[in-house]
Amino acid sequence: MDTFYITTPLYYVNARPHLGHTYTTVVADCVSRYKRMQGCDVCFLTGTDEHGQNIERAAAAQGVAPEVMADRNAGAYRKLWARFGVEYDRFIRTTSKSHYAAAAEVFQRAFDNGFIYKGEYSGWYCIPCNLFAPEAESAPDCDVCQRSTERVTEESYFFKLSVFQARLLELYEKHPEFINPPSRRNEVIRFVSDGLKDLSVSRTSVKWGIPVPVADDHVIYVWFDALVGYLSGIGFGNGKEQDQFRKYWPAQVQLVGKDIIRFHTVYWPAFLLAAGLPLPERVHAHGWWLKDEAKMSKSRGNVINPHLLLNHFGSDAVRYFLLREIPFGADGNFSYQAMIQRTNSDLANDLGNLVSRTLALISRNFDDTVPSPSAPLTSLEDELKKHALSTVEAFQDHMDRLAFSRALEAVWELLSRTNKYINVCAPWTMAGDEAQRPRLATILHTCAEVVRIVTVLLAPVLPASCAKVWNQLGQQEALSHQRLDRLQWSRELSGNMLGEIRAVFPRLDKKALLDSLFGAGSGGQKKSADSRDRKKTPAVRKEAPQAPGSTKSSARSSAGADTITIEDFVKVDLRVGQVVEAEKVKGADRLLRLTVDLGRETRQIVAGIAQAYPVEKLVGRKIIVVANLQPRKLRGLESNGMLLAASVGEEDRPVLATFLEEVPNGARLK
RNA sequence: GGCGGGGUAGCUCAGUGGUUAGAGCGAAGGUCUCAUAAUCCUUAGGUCGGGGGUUCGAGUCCCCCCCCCGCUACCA
Repeated sequence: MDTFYITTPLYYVNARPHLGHTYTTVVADCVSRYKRMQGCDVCFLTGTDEHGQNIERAAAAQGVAPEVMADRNAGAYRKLWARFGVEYDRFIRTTSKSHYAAAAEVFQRAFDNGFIYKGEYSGWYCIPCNLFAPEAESAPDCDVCQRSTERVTEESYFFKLSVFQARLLELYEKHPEFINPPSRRNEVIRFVSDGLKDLSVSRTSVKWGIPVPVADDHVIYVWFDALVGYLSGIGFGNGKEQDQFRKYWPAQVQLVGKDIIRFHTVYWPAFLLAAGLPLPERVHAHGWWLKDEAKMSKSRGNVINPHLLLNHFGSDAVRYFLLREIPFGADGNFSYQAMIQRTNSDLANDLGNLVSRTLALISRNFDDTVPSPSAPLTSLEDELKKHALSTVEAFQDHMDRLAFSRALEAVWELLSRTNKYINVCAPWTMAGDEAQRPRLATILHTCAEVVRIVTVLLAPVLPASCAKVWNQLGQQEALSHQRLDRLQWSRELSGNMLGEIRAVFPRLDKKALLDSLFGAGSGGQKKSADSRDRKKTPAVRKEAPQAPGSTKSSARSSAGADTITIEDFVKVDLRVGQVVEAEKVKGADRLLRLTVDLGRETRQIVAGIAQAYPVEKLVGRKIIVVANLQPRKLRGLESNGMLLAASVGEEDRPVLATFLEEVPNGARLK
């Protein structure tokens, strides 16, 4: 029997689960149910990543031990997965004893193989991301999250990532399927091609972690620790379960969000190679769910609470929406409107209603017993049957490629044809006519058979609802034991006594639901409706720090003309500054590091004007500075603002803006 | 700035150079009445981002430009 090992990331327990976690986990659950129904021996692992300075600090801030916080949030994940009907086989916590042993062993193996050495590290470290930033003279912002970094100096063990460049590139080349979707693959290839630096894989400044086996005053780098969870979760490093590990590793699919693709396609395979372990077959990065076209975040206040969704829609409708709404891999926009729309039109109207009308007709005409097809099949039945079988094929083709939305589209095409079939045949006109009874039996059996096939296909996506339909069809054997890969047109329903018929996919009252979600009379749905203007309005830039909704009005006000309002303009804080110091930035042709006196404060600004202005011509000079620009680092140096210059000629030579009269430093321009 | 991916009906998207550019959803009208005010049928007048070019013929190939997204960078 084929084995199939699929993983979600181990979620970091510094926060409660959100829609993004839910998405990955639901996808993994759907795939594992699907593979089980193909007869595979499936292992589905999820879990929590519980170490690191970030947890240490968050726990301290709440006045609790890290263990307490980890327990609390790990519990929150498990509860949510239970509510979503997620059936994982393993839930690994990186604080578990067996994981400690595994992490230490992988580290030891890499060490023994000469891929880990002792050195000293001094650098700028982003605690939330657990990442070092490139070297710089003053604290740069984190590449990943833009938050500020802190100086950390410590003895450290380094992983020789640099020696894996060629092997990784060869891996991507020989196994194009290793990184999905292909656009991510290209990004990773470029990143690796640009060269890899050795990676610090231990910390002495952190206590909350797994001791390094060769030096117990060090703790293993939290990403190294967490990634090993994919191995420890199935028994690696645990004598009793070695056979489980050998059975399931390497994984067939590792699902990740696009933000952690690098850890999983660069560091992770390198760690495995260093430890002499096989590599996973496929890492698949998916996109983010956006709300109102913006990334969900607490600060924006546009986070979707999965529990709220469950309360209003139920687990299957949410599962369906997540899998159907967007192609797997792309970002998607979440809106309650779309959620309601999908639920009503797809689940209630197309699927639920087909089930209802089929069962009701059988119940009424054949006394709750599924009839046998007693009249010869016509071309109508032949076509429908043929289409049903090709749908079974198409569904699996798409599912195997993780193209969930396509797989579901194929099923809905079949549902649509079946609804047409009933209308054309109009079985209700035959009721009570003995002569037409065999024909009626055939029609209703055909409909029921399509319902049976569809129910089996959709079981991985809509497990709870399909189980209900299955019972209503009078089926005895468990739905989850059905084999998708052996799904045939059959007569197995004939003679079945129907179960109690109840609507499985109820229609939602859109207005009432939106009112209860947003409060009566609110414009809750207006927000989601602005996706309509997506192409016409300037997109919300991620650095635009406005609340959702306000972007709309400002965008509108400028629509139709290349003008901005005075309100837009006053957002820009222009100040008179005076250059106090200027020096060339090492290793950069065009950059100068300037110290600028802005009256109340002195700032460091990095500007690309070295080729136009020698240092000595700048000191003492008055310039105009954009004072409230987001800080950013250039060549490792933080630049706090931007100076204004005209861009002249083909080569865009900068010419500084200045004043002809005396102006005090710090004066505002308006 | 570099590299990559995109810009097609109100929305989400399909569209191997070739007849009047398609689907689903939404909207409008109609039909049926078995069914969850569901089904089914009809209706979309879209400069296929803009401009050149190749071709008998281009959404589909080439060039230029604009805009969006991602990665990346020595960004006025």
